[in-house]
Amino acid sequence: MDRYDAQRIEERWQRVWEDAQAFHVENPRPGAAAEERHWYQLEMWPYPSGILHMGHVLNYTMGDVATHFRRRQGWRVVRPMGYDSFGLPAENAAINEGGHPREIVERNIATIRTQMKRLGWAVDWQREISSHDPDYYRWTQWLFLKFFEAGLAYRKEAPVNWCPNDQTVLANEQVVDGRCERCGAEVEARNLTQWFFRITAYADELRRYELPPDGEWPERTKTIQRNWIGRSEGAEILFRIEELDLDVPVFTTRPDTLFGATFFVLAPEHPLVERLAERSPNAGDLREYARKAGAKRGEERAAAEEKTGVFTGYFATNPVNEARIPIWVADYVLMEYGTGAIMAVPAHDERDFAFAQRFDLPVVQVVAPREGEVVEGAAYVEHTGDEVLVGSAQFSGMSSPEGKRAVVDWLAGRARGRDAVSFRLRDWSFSRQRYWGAPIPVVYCDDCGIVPLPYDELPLLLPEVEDYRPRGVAPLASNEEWMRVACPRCGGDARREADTMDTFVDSAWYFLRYAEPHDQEAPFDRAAVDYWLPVSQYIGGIDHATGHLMYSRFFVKVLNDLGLVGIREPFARLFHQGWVQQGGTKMSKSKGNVTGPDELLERYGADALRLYILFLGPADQDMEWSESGLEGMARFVRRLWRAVGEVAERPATDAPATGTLARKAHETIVRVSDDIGRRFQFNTPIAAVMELVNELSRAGADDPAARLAAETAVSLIQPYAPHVAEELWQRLGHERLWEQPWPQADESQLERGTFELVVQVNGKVRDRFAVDAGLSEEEMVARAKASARVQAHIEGAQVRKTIVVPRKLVNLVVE
RNA sequence: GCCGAAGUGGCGGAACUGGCAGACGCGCCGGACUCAAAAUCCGGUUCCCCUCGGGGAGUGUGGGUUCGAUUCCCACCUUCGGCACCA
Repeated sequence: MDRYDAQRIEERWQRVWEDAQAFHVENPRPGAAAEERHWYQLEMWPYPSGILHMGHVLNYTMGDVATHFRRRQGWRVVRPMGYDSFGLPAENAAINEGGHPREIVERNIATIRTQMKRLGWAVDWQREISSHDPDYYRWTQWLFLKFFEAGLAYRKEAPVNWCPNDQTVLANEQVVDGRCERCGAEVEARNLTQWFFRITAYADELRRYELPPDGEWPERTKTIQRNWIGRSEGAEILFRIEELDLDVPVFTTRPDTLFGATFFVLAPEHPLVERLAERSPNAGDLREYARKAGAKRGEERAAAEEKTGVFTGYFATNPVNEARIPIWVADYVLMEYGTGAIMAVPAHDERDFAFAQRFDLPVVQVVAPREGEVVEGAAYVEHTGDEVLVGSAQFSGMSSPEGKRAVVDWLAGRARGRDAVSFRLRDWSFSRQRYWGAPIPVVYCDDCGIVPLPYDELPLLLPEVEDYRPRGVAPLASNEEWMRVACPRCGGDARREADTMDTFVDSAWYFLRYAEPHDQEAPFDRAAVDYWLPVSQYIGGIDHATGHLMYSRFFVKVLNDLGLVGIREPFARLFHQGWVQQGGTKMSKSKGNVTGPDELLERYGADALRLYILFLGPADQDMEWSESGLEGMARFVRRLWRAVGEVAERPATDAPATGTLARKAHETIVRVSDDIGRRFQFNTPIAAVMELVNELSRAGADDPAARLAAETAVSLIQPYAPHVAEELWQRLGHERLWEQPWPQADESQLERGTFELVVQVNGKVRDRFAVDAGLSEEEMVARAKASARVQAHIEGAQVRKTIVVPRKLVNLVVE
């Protein structure tokens, strides 16, 4: 038997698959009956800001196992691949390396493609796409225009997150602990005019999951998304400012405490503040306070030790009791949430209470515990839910929930209030003052305002610029020739939008493009999308829970409402792989702690590496990368090679494959199929096949079931180690294992003639021995009591109770 | 503070529905082969006690349910993740 040579074998089969286009799958022809079961396997596409590391190896190998497994179970499986090549990650990499982003990403893509092929991943290479390709971003722009027409993309001035290092605006989702997700710089607040997607219009829907019947999302991901969206039910109530003849709405979740409102607070950014300042004796202080507060980010404000604020000199009238309460401006009220104005009820809100204490404002309790009484003096009363209203005129005596309802109804009858829901989610800011992204296809015309480009002018190509590095203004603005344009509507002078789109716009729809990736007529082919989507199994990091995964869901819901797709959710089943860590932190290029696969591929081969990364632990848990076990996995591959090779060198016989080795083979089929298929567990199947190979080695190649065991082991390990499996399969006299049906266990072979009877005394195992499988419960007890070891523990005692688990154990309970 | 996940040998982990804790692998120890080494193969490897038959303890801690708990319930500790001046 020749020596196992991973390099030679892997190179050979990769060429075979390439020549056969083994993993290419055609879309069904229009009108063809779609009887076949089909499956869309997808892992999140990589950023080509660098090349592959062990985290990628884990992710895509997992997808690969799932792909082979489904394919061989008779499913029509599409498994595409592409590159998230536009945007900040790629551009920053280019800046670091000092080249043009296009050159850098295209070089990285070429390397990644080579690495992916070297790892033997079963990808349909005819569906390869890149988001920086005009063939792709043309359609990103097309989708923007659709959103714009629908009023779902708009421009507004708003306080936004500014990264001083990357010199660009960031979405809320890209700010982590007050820092830029990409570079770690502390984010500042700036008031800028930016483009937004109206994702808040879908806030309620995004909290619901309209998954297909076989769909399944991890609960923790849904929880993260629901937390991010946030949702509070309450009421909007109008307070009147007589002096200005103006009604100001507030949002509250506690309309039952309306009688306890003792003051009123506006956020510093509230438009009304300037109007009040105009006629206020306190104008100087007011403007100064509002200006300072507006420059602080929410977190800075929250970190403040003591509440701050300024009295405006005005009063608002409480609609329920005509009380006139002072209007303050304070930065603990946020403009972005609710209406940017609140009624302050210090007795029943901790923050209002702290403010009232600080500025010596009255505290009036209007809700009391059912059994308790009204607390005398100024105090904050914790909300328990089981309370009654007090001092609230006709509402007194009602329970808290009844009070809420009754107060809102009363206000609604006088057009002073209504039910309202508030979300934490903000609209998605997606314009970036950066070069490397899809240009936003609009122009600004003095006469016509914002004018979208006509569809037939797409793609609006990203122009070349002298210097693409970020400097606070969009680099595209420096290309004057490109910026100057005739208005598509009136033909007059106009200027282009110089900002580009965020990377996450590109990735919010790429899974649709894969269905018909080279369509020149449309972003995606409706029939192909209807066939393949939603993605059957999506695999990627949980770090995208509030970003990419939410944006993609939003896009699909909008496209559905526009009649462009039939689905309401993009991803039916979602799985998060754990992080491959090095030195205790997630392996990533930006952290500089990466180990790449190239050297390991050379030393151990793709099969050993693929097996090892999945054997390291449960795929959904974080794992510390360590090379120490890889040699052991290479050992296993050689053991497989030898054990199966010895069988292959013998002529096949007609002798029936029976006995313990045959049963082990069938048991292994059951275990592996169940682990991958039902449990989506990838480490234990490897252990199961190891056991089978160990048993085959022990039994020897002349065991009557040796050939069955060898073929089964090779067939079951194929999704993990496709090259060596294919080679051995051929040596066993067969062909094209990648197309062979997944093995089926023979039920009759699983039957055991005996089983191991476990005997416990008082729940402790005292003996175990093989007995006939057909034993009745009485016989099992008799055999148990007959055991000398058991006797030693029940002698002289009385058996008070006997528990029998058929075909498993007997437990004797004694005094 | 609120919400969620996880704690098992020296290490990664297994034990799916309450029924043999530690599968499989790494590492380590011993042996075979060898002039020697590598490779390979065989045996051992949770801890403590032991007269070598075996006995006791043991899945973060403390309780509970049960004939029986890594698994279910309660409280707590630790670690990680999400949210947090969101009215």
